[in-house]
Amino acid sequence: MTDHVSRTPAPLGRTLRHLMGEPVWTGMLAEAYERRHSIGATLLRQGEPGTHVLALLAGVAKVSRQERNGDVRLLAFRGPGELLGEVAVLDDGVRSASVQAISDCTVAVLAKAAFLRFVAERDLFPVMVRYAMGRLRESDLARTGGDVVPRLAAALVALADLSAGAGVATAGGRRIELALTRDELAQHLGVSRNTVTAALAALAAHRVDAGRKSIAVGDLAALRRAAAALHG
Amino acid sequence: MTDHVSRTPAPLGRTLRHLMGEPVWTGMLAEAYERRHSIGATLLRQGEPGTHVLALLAGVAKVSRQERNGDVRLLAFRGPGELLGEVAVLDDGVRSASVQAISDCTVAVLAKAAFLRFVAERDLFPVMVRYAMGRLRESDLARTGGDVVPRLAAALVALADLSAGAGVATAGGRRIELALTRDELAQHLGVSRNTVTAALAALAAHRVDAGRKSIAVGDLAALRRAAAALHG
DNA sequence: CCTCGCATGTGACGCCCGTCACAGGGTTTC
DNA sequence: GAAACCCTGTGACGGGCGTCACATGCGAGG
Repeated sequence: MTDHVSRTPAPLGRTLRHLMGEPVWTGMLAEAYERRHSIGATLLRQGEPGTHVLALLAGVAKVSRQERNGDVRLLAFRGPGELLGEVAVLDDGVRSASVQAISDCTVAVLAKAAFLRFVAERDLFPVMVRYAMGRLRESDLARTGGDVVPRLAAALVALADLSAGAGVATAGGRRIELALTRDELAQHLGVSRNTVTAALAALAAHRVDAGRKSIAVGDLAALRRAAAALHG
Repeated sequence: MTDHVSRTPAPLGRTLRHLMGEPVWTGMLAEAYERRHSIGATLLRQGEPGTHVLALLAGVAKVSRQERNGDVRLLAFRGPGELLGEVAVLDDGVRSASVQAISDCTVAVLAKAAFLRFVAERDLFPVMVRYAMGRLRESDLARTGGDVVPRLAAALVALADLSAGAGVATAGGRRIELALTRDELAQHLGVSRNTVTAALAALAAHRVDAGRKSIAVGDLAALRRAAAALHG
């Protein structure tokens, strides 16, 4: 997969209401330029310095991290309206994880200086703190360790939510095009590829059909119910 | 264990240099009052509103969370110089976890309003953001899932570091008094009590000796080496 | 069109670990 | 001081899941 990128230096013609729940960001995006990445492209690379922030305008991306072991862990998925790479920018560190597009993505690129200036000028640090605290809360919640099937179901629900509006409608559900192998789902759940295969087979009863480069969810409500076994 | 508490309304006669790495906090603590909790006491209770922040001056505490399932997960340990309960205060939510003293603790209590006023007056939001980003980084790192023995070793190293200076010296190491059952260690690692017993037996070869209410680490360097198997 | 590579399905085997069970010893409570 | 409770160690048993292995089939590139 080549990192095909097309640039659109003109200001964005789009509001971004739900970015961190603050309409304020729309103004900031006027200072950014838009960039498109095709599926599979690398948006942020682990180990590089935090020179800029990305606002994900459209598409879904995966956040993964390579350990010194060599093995890879898939930490999270991100969808439209979310900020990417803000950690390294806000604490002057290097990127602790890589971000790759698992569907075609549109991002707004904000240089570190511009981002920090904007945050300072508009007194957005309290907003950033609230945002960070929310992330901490969900990060604690993410550390579950139960059966594989409900965890996989929860992951698929999350992906479906992030992809809301995208994909093509099917009988009673939607099919989403996502570049996610069984291996990557396995890395996300902390299990083996084999187990994911089995779990997906089990979820077929809940009208989940995972193809090679796409996932179809026939009955999202049923899937949510299957995932609900997680936190009781 | 009764929540025996003795109050010391007088200002603290102690600096707190390492709290979040900022000497600035010393001033804030002048507005706080000091409180002592005996081992086992509950400092913060899950579900209550975030009315105040605690600065942990001395001692070690455990952060645990009860799921709707009923089962308990031990999320983290905190030591001297760390802030407790800042999440609920900064995002106006309820406490998402409980905090209990696993050794005798001294904390400084800061009312929410005073804390927020202080943060605003001294422009500490950037500091809080950096702090939150650091927490996010380590939170991602915490999600390992390898063998039990190195994970237990890492947990014990963390506890030893938090207890630095406390405990009584033994031959080549230190013995720390900590109210931690095998069950709780198991909840922390996401395994069963049985497995913890086996792992502790395995670590006895590395001069770890866990008693009923204390843990002795004979050779911290060796333990660090055992824990190093985690991230390669 | 053919070939190579990669992702996937499927099975066998084995081990780690969860669960259940019981015994012993320390701690608390009356 | 005695009893009840909790924490702990230890063993047996079973199952879920990792690992290894191989067959298949889609896709990419020549």
